[in-house]
Amino acid sequence: MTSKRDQQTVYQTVKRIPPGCVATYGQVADLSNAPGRARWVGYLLRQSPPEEKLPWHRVVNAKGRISFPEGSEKHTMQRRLLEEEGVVFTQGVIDLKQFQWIFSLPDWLFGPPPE
DNA sequence: GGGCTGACCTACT
DNA sequence: CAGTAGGCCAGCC
Repeated sequence: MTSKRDQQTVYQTVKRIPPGCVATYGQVADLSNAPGRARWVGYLLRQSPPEEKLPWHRVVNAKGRISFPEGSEKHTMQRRLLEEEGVVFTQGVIDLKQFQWIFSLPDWLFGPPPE
């Protein structure tokens, strides 16, 4: 299903990713109570209006790689934004072991307000 | 309704 | 570890 509420849930999840961390598309889909819809998450981020102010750059694919072709405008921008937050790229790949966001209830409850 | 596309994922070579 | 194949699901002709 594709209700507006589902979209908002995904947006909220992305907003909950703390700076200096990354999450995978599948992970976002999972946390948004939408398992198996990783591609749909990607679609939403592509469609997301700037006024939502989503930290879309903190979302990468399961291999820890940016999902844009290397050398493209978007790729370069995303990488720069992440590096500014302290995320380190080694051979163009993020070490998910080190930087992947681990969901925790305290973060969810006491983290920065999503709206 | 049918067929193609994609900011994906997993498993298997 | 790199490359491939198949599966997946929502959107858009």
